[in-house]
Amino acid sequence: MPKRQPADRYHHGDLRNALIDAATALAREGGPDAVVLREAARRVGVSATAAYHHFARHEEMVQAVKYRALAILTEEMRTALRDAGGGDAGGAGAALARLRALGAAYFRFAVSEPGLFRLAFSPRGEWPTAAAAGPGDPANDPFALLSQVLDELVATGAIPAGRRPGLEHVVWAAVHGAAVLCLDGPLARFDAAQRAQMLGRVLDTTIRGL
Amino acid sequence: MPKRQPADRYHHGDLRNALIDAATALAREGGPDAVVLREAARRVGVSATAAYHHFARHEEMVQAVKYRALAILTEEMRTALRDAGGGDAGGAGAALARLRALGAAYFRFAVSEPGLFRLAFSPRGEWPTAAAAGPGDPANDPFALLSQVLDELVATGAIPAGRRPGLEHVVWAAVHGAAVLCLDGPLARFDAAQRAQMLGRVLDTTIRGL
DNA sequence: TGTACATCAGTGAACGCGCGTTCACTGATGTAC
DNA sequence: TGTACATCAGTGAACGCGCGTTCACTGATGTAC
Repeated sequence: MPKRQPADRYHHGDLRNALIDAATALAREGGPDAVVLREAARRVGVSATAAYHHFARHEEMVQAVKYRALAILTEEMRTALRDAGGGDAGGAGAALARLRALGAAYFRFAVSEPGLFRLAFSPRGEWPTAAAAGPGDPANDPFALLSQVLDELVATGAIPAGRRPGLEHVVWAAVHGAAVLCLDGPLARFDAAQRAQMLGRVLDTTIRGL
Repeated sequence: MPKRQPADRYHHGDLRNALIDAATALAREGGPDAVVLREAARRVGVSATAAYHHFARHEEMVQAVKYRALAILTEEMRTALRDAGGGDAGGAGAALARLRALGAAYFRFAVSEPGLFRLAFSPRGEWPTAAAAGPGDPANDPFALLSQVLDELVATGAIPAGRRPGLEHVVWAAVHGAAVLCLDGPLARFDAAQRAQMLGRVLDTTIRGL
């Protein structure tokens, strides 16, 4: 792994990552449209041209930031899952608690990092490998974690096995919709308490429906 | 209501609406970022400057298109509701059918008009009057229709009255999330059949959870 | 261990583009008398 | 019914901006002999 070099060197040493860092900060501050190649280069202290040694086109940089946003989201979900009670311990109750923790972490990310969240779900760029067909790369695919917890719920008998297929889409849709409505939709003026209440109701109803 | 005039007149006659029409077409084709004032003027056959007699700023035009998108969505939902069995006739079963029809119409709009749908739920512009506080203007607030059908479900006893509060947010979130995931998320590669199946599961689970 | 040289990773200047917006202006409309 | 005039709704030219991208170039690096 290349070391980060002092900024006054002619050769940066890790420019690609530095640019993605800066571009991620831009997305954080202003969402997808704020990921501007020239500004990212400016922030790193490098000419815009230099970026073209690391990205063939602007969109490649956007794509890289999208992946990074998904990786951050996934990491936060993974942490929440760990905090919510380790591995396979506990019965249906513990598994349900893990599911709630997962949903809460997802929602929290959306609300606290709206810029990154919007980019992750903007039409710009592609999603990592065929998540639609099943779990993808676990490093940046929040999907895989959800599948895993739902499998636990089936194993503990909390969910009839016949109802399992496609369930990650159902749960994901509910939580994702809640997040989007609170971010850019009609519920954008909700305060933290109202948001928490709404997420609670969404999770209650969805879990009851499983 | 001012009549649309022949295009070769010096005074257009209904330029504001013509510009919104053109801008709506742009949003339809390319989403929020495609709503470009100069291009809308060009399409109407008028100088860009002329638009400034009808919109103080570009964002006002975007806002107008956003409202129009919501109005179209609402109208399609209203139609679906009407087709699904008129007014208050029927018991809980009929009311449930209406709820499903509403969700399906919403989903169909998202998939068939992704550009307008994205604009309606983009961070640009504001939503019509305080929808968060309850039903807003019924003309462009899909929310009001949903509330109405849920009230029916409570009236027919299909939903315990104690569970009614906040329920429109829950249902809306589920359907909205399903739409967004299929549009810009990991499920963007779903074909029509897969999308329909997913929406079905989302509605099944949500209704079971009510 | 030195040295020639290919390659890699930067530079500054410039291009073309399309945008939102402003300016000074003019043609058309409608109203008061 | 005419006419003067204020107001409304257009016009074309231009500005400044920031963007993505390309060009010809140079400094630094590393490898073959």
